[in-house]
Amino acid sequence: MDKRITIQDIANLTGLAKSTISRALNNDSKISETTRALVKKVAKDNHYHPNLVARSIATHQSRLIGIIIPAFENQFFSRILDAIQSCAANQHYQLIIATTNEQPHREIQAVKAMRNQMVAGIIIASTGKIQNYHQLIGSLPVVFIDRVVNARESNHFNSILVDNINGSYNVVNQMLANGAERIGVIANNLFQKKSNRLIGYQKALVDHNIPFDSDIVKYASQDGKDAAPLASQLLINQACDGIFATDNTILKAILRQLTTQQVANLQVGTFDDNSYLSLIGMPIIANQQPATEMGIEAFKILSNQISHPHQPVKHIKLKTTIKNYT
Amino acid sequence: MDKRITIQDIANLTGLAKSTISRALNNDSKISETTRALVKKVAKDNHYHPNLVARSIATHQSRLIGIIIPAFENQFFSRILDAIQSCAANQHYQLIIATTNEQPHREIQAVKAMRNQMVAGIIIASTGKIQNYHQLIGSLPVVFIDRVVNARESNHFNSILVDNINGSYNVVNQMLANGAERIGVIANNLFQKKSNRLIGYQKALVDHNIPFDSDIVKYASQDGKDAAPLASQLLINQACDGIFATDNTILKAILRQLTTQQVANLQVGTFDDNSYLSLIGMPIIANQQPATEMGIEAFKILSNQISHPHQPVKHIKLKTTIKNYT
DNA sequence: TTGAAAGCGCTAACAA
DNA sequence: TTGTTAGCGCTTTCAA
Repeated sequence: MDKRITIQDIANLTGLAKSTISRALNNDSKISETTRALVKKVAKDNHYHPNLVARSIATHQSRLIGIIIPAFENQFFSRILDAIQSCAANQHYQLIIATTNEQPHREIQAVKAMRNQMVAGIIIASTGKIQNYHQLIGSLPVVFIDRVVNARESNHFNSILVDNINGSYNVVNQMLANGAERIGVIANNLFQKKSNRLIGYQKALVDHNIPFDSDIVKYASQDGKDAAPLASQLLINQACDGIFATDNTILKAILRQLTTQQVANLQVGTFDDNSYLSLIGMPIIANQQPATEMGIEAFKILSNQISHPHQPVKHIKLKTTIKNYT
Repeated sequence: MDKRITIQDIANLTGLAKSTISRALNNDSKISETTRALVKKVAKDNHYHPNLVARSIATHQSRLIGIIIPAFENQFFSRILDAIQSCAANQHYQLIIATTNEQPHREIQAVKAMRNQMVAGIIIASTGKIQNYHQLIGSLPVVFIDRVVNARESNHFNSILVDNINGSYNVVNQMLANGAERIGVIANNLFQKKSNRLIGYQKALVDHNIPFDSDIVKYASQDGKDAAPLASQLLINQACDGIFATDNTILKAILRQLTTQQVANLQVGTFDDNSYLSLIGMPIIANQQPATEMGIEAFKILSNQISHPHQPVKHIKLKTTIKNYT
């Protein structure tokens, strides 16, 4: 039960050669049906399971896919992971997953570790702060999700992004249509994609002939800790009748602030959807990100590139959908 | 940049033997400081990175740890994963993670795949429906978290569990102390641990001299889809003034029901904490599970067992803490 | 302190 | 169709 049986053991058991066993087990074409059946039976009876590490060293391939995300405790990425895992399991890929906590050095370390483990490819939600990804990746198949690599290299790598401009435009647009006239923003300025969300905000203002006022665009730190007082400022000092949060963490801070500070007729909009929003009992306009679709697409592109190395680079941009909570 | 450099290349470069390179790089004791320095410099200059797969096949060891959970989209397990990942990264372990969606056959498949990948050990939140885990695991180090293996084998494997009886007791106890007199339950009857949560409920009733009424203990399906109408029944037909949810999914369904059905002075209690509860604006008594601690402990026990194989089996039971949301 | 050689479990030419 | 042999990149005896 404990000592693993090898291909050699089966060879001894059957009197055949190692290579014959290997071929029979791998459904190689040139092998007689009888020996194939015999080998498979003996293998099964003796609980043989191939040592994937040995196979990997022999073939220079692996059924291992690396995934790098900021953190597990983030519903958006959780949903992406669930989607990828389903696809991967179907095709007998296993997943090596690492997190960065938005720290570039951990991202680099993770990529290196995965390469050393001979993964077949990597899916990365980058911190966006790596200078020379080409050098890090070499010719390893890779798909960037949600975050772009960096401005210089983004064209050279597969990517699956969300249309941030359009998404935030739609949210703000609806807030304005609902009657909001002065919409403040609390943004996270760490990532470039966040500025795209600001662009969408501005576009919506333009379409409604509302002048842009930089005084009501506030920047919160990444963990959203300081978003609450900023929300308070927007509501009291700036008399905003709407607040747009560029991500989940910020929204949560704003909502927490609003539990202590009631405001009538306030429009709340947010990028990022979250299932608990239906329980808040407050009207919120949210952007549902196609997380599952992103995961599926990422896996599809990656596995395709693994089997056919010289694919042209693919850039996919997915649309969000508006969801109204009441 | 692309062709990986091997230990043999460094041997050629320096004129030393392969084995010497290996020893120098692995800080073997019997090697002169000068050659060690030389080898390391050449290795670094040429961007040498060890092929972990080759090392693994040679040493019959690996720095890979397997983790099996029900799903990624579950805050409790997300927090456990984040904790494990931090510990693992510190000790240069990589994580292979698989999900089961509560399907036993996927759990079995995952364990087998991980064994074939020569993981050093596995951390498992089991579906709890595997008959013969001993056969599946062999002598591989393993730690079960949150869920017990099965009644028969649970003593033979390391486990880190939450004190479900005590936790639910505390919640219900507080609900009663707050004045509730008829507390209905919506439980998930799939897992044994859930029944422990019912036991805690009953213990609290006993302590308050309240007779147990099986009519107000309802069972919801695993996805919680039917919990909403059950909640409605408890409130209307059964005139409950309190509802206790045995898990997160069920709580969410109840809360959703309560948004359409206002009830004055209702006590709501739940196992499982969730950060959004502070935003609901409803008094809720929750049980905070020590997810981070569980992750840290699980990793600690596992890595200890990996380096010292013949440890006695450990069973850890962690306490939850009550959190009042308003 | 270093080198030579064997071997981990598997696959893949090349022969037979 | 099957067997023989070499080799993947590394570690690890055993010699020198």
